[in-house]
Amino acid sequence: MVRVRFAPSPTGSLHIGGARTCLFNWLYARAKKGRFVLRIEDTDKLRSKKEYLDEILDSLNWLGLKWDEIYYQGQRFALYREYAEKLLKSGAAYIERSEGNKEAVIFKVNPQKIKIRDLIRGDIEFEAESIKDQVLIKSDGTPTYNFACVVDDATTDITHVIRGDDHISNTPKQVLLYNALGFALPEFAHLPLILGSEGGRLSKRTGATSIGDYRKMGYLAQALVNYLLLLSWSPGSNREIIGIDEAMQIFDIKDVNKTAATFNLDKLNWVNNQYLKKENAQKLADAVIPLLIERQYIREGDFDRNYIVALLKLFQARLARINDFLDWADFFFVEDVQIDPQAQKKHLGADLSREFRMFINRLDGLKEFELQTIETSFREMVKELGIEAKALIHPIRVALTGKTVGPGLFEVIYYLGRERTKQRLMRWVSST
RNA sequence: GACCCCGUCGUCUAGCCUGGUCCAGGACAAGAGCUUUUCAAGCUCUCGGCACGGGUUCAAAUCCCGUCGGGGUCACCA
Repeated sequence: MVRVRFAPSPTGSLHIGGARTCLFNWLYARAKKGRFVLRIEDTDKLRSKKEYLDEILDSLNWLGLKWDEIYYQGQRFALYREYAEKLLKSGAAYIERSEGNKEAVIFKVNPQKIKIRDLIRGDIEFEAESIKDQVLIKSDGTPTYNFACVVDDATTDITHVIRGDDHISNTPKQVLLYNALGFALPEFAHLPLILGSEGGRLSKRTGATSIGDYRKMGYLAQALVNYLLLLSWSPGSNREIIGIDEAMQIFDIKDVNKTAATFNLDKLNWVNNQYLKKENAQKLADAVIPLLIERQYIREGDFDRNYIVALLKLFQARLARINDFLDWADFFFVEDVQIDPQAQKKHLGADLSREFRMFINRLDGLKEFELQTIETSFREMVKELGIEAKALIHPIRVALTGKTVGPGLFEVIYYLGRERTKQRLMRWVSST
């Protein structure tokens, strides 16, 4: 049975690169009907933090990457000790004393050729001469990464080690340990790295944001997963939008490419929009309501949920992120609407008092304040005035929303309501 | 620097293994247009690439070699 693992260290939050590595492991386990193991590499007691652990677990759950088993290296020190003793006994390792009478266990590296087989890259050869003797157990008693990694992978029966490219040079060191310990080698697969916008590792500057931050910015988990799927893997047949359930059916580690991919926010935004427009507005409301409260656009326990759902439907198709709704739909929640100066100059420069007043009168005269009656009334009016509809539509939109972009004008008027529409138009009507 | 990996439009990719169907297909971005109402949605179109040089071959994005370019690793961090 296939057994794979993802091994984050709780010294920071989960980032794009880690999430992708985890996703591919998870996918491979599901595709092969195997098991997905999570291993927490918390041997560095100083840098490991409970908050990070919680955040990583939380992000993984949010992405839908559930693990079948979980191990903590911090609880397995006795095991590493045991295997270190074994190597000491067989003469493969030796003890080095440092000042303070502290002891470290060091693995002797003998010159030889080390060939590793990689499922993605084929065979890679290394010369052991370029590898120094390896510390197994540090003088503080904790195991080193490479040693703990090998002991854990072997003793938890990991069949496929799928990890980032940056571990390629660790692999020969680990192979040496597998051999010395008498463990069978797993299959290796090294995923290409995800690069930042300016080349090189993803960093804060170049777009490395934690998964939790993407969540806060209003990205959907399925969209983020879908985007990650598109980096270094492709479902084929020119498809861009694919869900994790479907990917699970056709994913194979052999199909992953070798080339590093650059993270591109524009495309993530596009993918997110694809999901957003199909998402149930009720669910979007669940996400957006707390944000509206936080921004004091609505008060907790005192708002009309159906109204918010209706507004969401108006904007849904245009949103790149859920949070864009807050800025784009602000005029529905705020009375003192900020008018974009450019928009004002362009559409409200001329005096439209007469037209606005006429429209206000017409709105007052409507027995039924409905989408259809509003539009009909407006169209009749411009016809009577002998002007183009857009000559008035744009100024009215700016007066009502402060923006030149937004949903259709009649929807805006309908959901703003008769009174608020009149008030906002009145501001542009001169008293003389 | 040493060792290792990689190199198809600006970006993500299909094609490469099993050479001809590829004067290289799709997506994002950009530009243009359409949408009796905007665009940040939708539709249509345009721009743009096999890193370079040598082979092998009737034929190369696909195979081989070299160059150049990018990235990774060289810790008692993981």
